[in-house]
Amino acid sequence: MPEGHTLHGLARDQSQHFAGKRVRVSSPQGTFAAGAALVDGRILDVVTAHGKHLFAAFGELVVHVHLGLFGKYTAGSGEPPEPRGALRMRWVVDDHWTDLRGATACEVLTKLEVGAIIARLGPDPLRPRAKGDRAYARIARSRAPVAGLLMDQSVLSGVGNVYRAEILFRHRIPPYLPGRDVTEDLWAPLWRDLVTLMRAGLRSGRIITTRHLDRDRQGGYVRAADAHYVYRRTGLPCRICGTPITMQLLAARKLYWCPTCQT
DNA sequence: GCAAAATGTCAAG
DNA sequence: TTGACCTTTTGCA
Repeated sequence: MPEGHTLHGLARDQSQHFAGKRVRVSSPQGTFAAGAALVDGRILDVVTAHGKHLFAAFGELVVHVHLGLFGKYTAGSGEPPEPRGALRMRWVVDDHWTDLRGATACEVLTKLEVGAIIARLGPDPLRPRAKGDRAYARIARSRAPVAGLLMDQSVLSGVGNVYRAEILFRHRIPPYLPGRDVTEDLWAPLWRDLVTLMRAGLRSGRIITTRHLDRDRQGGYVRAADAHYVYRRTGLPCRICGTPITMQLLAARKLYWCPTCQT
């Protein structure tokens, strides 16, 4: 269940354990068998993430993975476990393995095709030197609610349902504010905050947006119930003003906000 | 045993 | 705007 920080973490970890090695690639479930055969036994160069997309380069061929809503990797050292369930793709090297299940996309592409995917993505707060200006240009031109624009991967990439709800709360922005009414003074700190929050998420592997963020950064334990301001807190009191948190569907996704703080 | 939910995207109408 | 799709886990009979 991934937002951008999850994918960047996977790229980092998979590069660490598999890059520079000949990887045995298989598809016990079978639906990726043809693709697996194309790269099986090749040397992995590197794994990179752009937004919520993962790219594993084996020379000119690239395994593209998008986890979607349900996709999940498991991984470990030593001998891989007996394949269970719908195991789409398995990587094995001498001392490590990783398994992929439930992904929306798992396919072999050329570098040209990868370039086309990346070209369609807005700036990713987790990529070095990413510029939020390009995202703002799109937002400032749109009548659509800012909450929807933040989830549009062609506007900016990597932000999902948790980060969008939390970032809007942290900046006290009403979710239905039209993009064109988002001022530059509103946008600049929001983008900087996204970079900060998502980097923290990459480090700890979880999304923490409340004042407990500092404790998490110092290695302290933060309860799941304390990690968010509004996400999945429908009916619970706002941590700032006590008003019950509201939930409404927007484009078939659950949108959470505080009707008092975010006006 | 079965329904519902979960940090997502695409295409049809 | 709606439905389809990917899979596992959780909660309630």
